[in-house]
Amino acid sequence: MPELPEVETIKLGLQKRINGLEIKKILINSQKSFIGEPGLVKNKKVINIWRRGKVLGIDLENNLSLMFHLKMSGQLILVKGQKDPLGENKFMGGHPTKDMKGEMPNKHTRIEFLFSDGSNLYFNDQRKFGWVRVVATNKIEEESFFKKLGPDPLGEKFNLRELKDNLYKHPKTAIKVAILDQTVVSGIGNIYACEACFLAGVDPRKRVGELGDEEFKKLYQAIIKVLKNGIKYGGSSKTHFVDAQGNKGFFLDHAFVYGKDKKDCKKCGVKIKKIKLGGRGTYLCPNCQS
DNA sequence: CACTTGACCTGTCCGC
DNA sequence: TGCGGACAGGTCAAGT
Repeated sequence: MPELPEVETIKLGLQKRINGLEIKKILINSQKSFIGEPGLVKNKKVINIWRRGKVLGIDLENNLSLMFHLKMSGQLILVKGQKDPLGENKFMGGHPTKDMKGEMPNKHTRIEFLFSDGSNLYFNDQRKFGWVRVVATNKIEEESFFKKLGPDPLGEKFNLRELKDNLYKHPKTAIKVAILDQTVVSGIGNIYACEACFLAGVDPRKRVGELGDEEFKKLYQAIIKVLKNGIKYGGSSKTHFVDAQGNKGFFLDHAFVYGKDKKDCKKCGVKIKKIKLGGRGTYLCPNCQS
């Protein structure tokens, strides 16, 4: 599920709500979802929450961090305790299946964190691909996982030059497959890759080596724009995604191609086509993207 | 090196 | 209604 905008949306939701709170208890319902020693983070205060690419991090006061990757179906939902200073205890329910009414925990709740104010953070993950791990805060950059990670497209250092250099390492790869590669640029997933190619007017099947300067520039701008738009609409809720308060996101209502198979292109009226590229469903407008 | 397939899991949807 | 197959926001590893 979550790509950069979804993880960012969760981050923003958690930032104001759990910063300064202490983790009082951890319940692990799925062993494989939690990597590390839970006892090490018990009774520790949250001091910072960050995101890089699709990874969310919670820093604790003792130089340890919790790192989350939500993969396809992960959710992080905070249900406030009795105290609710922000008056935002309007839990809408993060239910991935019809038979669930949004009560927490549910049968997909893999990890539960109880905080000092009575709030509960639920890590739900239907498919169990996601994980939480305990890492030393000052060693995160050395993690093999992070070393390989390309620049975050919403980071200050991200620029056209770097994107181009990284893309050029894969001259024969289809451009959409290339921007999905997290070592090229981090945070783009299938939805936003399709949308970025559309906004840039580039056929996703076109090889990196076939792109001209103007196309690289358009793509660079499209990536930033589409991700910012994703955040603006609170992310994409195709099936699972909900933010930290359990609310859905509405980016897909504003999408041009993703999931619009056989519908008319909003720009030119031609039917949107669905193809398979790099093993993933890929949507494009045959007229707008060349 | 590029591309495909399968694996990891659970669930939905569509066609017969 | 049941059953089989394809597919789903992501990443890895292995094989061609």
